[in-house]
Amino acid sequence: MAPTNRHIEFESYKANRQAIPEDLAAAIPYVYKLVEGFNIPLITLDGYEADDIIGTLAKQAEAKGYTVYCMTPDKDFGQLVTESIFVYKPARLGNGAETLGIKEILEKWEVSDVKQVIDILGLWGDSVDNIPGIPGIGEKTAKDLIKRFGSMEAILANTNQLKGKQRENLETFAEQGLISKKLATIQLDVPIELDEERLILGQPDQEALEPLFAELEFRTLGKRVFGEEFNVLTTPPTSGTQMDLFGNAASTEATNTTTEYVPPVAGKNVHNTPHTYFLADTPVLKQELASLLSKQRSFCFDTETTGTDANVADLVGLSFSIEPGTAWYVPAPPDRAESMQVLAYFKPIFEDETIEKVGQNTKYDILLLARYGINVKGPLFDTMLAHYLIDPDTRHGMDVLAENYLGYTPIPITDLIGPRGKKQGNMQDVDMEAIKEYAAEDADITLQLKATFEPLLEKAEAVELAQKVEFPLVHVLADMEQSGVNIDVPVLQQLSETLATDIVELEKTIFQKAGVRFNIASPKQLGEILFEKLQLDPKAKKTKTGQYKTGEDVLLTLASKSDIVKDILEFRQLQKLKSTYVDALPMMINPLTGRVHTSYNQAVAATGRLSSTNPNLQNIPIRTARGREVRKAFIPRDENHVILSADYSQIELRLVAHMSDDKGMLDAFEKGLDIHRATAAKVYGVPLEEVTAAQRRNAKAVNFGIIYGQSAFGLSQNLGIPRTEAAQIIEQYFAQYPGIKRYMNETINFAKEHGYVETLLKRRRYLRDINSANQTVRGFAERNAINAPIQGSAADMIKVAMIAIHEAIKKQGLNGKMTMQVHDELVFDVPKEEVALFRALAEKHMKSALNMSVPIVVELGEGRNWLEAH
DNA sequence: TCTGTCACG
DNA sequence: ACGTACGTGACAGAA
Repeated sequence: MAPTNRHIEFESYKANRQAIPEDLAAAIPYVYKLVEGFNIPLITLDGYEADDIIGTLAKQAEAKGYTVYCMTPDKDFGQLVTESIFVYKPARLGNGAETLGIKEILEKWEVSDVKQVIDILGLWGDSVDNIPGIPGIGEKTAKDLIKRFGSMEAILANTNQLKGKQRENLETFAEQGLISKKLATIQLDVPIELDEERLILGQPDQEALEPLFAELEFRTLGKRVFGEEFNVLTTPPTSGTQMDLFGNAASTEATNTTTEYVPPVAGKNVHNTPHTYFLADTPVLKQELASLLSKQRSFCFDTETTGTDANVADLVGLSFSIEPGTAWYVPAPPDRAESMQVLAYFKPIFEDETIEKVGQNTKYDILLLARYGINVKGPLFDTMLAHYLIDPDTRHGMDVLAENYLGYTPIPITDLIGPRGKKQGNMQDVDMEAIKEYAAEDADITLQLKATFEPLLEKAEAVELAQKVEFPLVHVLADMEQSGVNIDVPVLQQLSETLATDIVELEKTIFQKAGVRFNIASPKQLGEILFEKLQLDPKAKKTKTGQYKTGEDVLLTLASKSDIVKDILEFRQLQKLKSTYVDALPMMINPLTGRVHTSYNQAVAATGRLSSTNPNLQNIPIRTARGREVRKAFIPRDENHVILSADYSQIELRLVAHMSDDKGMLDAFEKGLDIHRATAAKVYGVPLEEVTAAQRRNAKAVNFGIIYGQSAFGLSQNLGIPRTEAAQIIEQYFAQYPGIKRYMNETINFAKEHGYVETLLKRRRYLRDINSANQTVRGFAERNAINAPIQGSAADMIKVAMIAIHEAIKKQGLNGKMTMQVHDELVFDVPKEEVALFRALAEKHMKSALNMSVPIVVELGEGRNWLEAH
């Protein structure tokens, strides 16, 4: 690009200009392509900036009698406004769009002539446009000075009328002020001719835009521009006849389809792999298929069902594949008993321990089949989990995997049951031919994904992690979900009533103190009450959408100003408890089992942790007295059972000690010391027994901070201490634990060199931003580099333990169940006579899951509910 | 559908 | 002047 006039006039303009952020730089070519694709006129001229081109064209258009709107958020465009030229400022965040004419500009800038906008900007500067302005002069001073003197030049000629630092600055930086004014001036003499014909908006060019949209994953925009059919597969032509398993014999029915190969076209939704899908809907065919499958060492399967909740959905059909491009679909009748008859053909192969089962999100299929009396056994290969290990930060849905790795766009489910929302169709009612294509394709693609992922898993050194941990864990989680947990509904109902009364009470008090009734749960309304009506903080911070910040940390700093604050915090707490737990949990009880069955997601947390949904059982309250009450509702199966909880003690810090090999920390754990107290003793240089409560609290915060890669700022915020003090504590910490400092440096260097970090079991997390030039972005990646191996190794450890415990329970034929996992805790529902066994079993397998150079401590507890078990 | 808030480890 | 400790999921309100 040629240097612009402005660059020539003010060379430091370019020198001072910060490098364009890399993510923005990467986006610009796409912006050009999109603008072109939409047939939006694009005018560029080497050596001139967009502002100047727009200004020049605006003036020419005005001369021709047009009314002109410059659509821009830039404030410097105010200088262009005339009777017929307006600035149209687009809506942004909380603010609506504005049309600015002469009147508005004069008001906004407090000037008598729009041209004075330039003078103000010259004084004030504009960091967005890299206009330096005059140091020490902000918006207010600039406006005052212009009101008094009228122009930059007049001010500079009369600095004798000013005094102090202001005069000094104006005199010293007079040159810079004049240059700034020049930079702020929009040039109106660009050598360009207005040609109205060239400015007419064209129609979007579908051929140009579709591949772009596909690449950028602009699904919603695609639908808006091209209609709902965008990204939706057109039905392929059908042909072919058959009768046996491979369609060899003749038949009058055209039920099997073979399509010709069509090269993949991203976003075009072309069915693009040669394939033959068969329908196995007669006893003979089903028998033959089952027999064929029974001879395989591995087969791929998928279930079609009426819903996404495996504890509720009904089976609609099954699909199988054993080689790419070939698959069978077996329909299952709506009637459950009849479905079981169909499944009877396949039960032996599913329960054959020697045959590997391949699938996408196999836990779903396993849970579903379990409800039909099939106990899926044997090794698994789950493509979703395989990809989770290959690249945990990305998405693992079958559709995206097929598109990214096979260049193939599968039939979207919406083709069969319509778009999501109110009147979604039922899988049960879909045309057999369509469902066969869809279902068989799923099994076919999944098998192909397996073939693709196997070498990738090897390359990522994750084969063992997959085969020994993630795949076997599927069976464990399926069993846990199926077991579910028992909920004491009356306890929650009682709790709900108490909460309701207290909430009403608090509400009354708050309205009284505020002097108005309002919705306390609305951050918008609450912010207005606190900061406008009550004026609790003149410097209140706002969120990016323009609302006042009302988070807990903000409110706590206001507690001394008005006691309404603590009422609000309490109101929030109770409201949260009531809506998220107390009232929600009973509604999650499965009517068939009378228990709550969470769903563990094995492929969402980038570090390797599990997550829990519907309901989330990993965030049941414990930190506050009222919240803890909820745990009393988590009760054993019956009076003959108890809840047993097994908790890793300080697992992440122990892992830090192990991985860093820091002698001091290893020693503290070796001696069985309270690690936070030991850390405080070291950091403050006092004997263990003289550590104060405050010192221990600070040390504990640092210990946690280390795990997250925090800064002095973060620590000072967290502890409410000055930054310098926080910095000192951290410095002392690293002086006392030099191994940890070294480990952290090594980890970040490893990440910078390899682009990923890994856990003890070689679970990788790629950190694409680790070498970013952007400090904020890189800082984020660096903290991830520190945290991911720690959090992830803890996840590795408990997963290994879970598999071992599950195996032992099965082997010993015990009746107790493992029911919940909360990151460092396992919860069991155990018959009283098995408690001793389970205690020993859990402790043993949790301690020995991984080979560690530091003692691992497991805390066990039992009780009539989850709270008591702690 | 997004945002703010808050529950957990 | 900014941003600032990791990983999650659910709910209410706003858009």
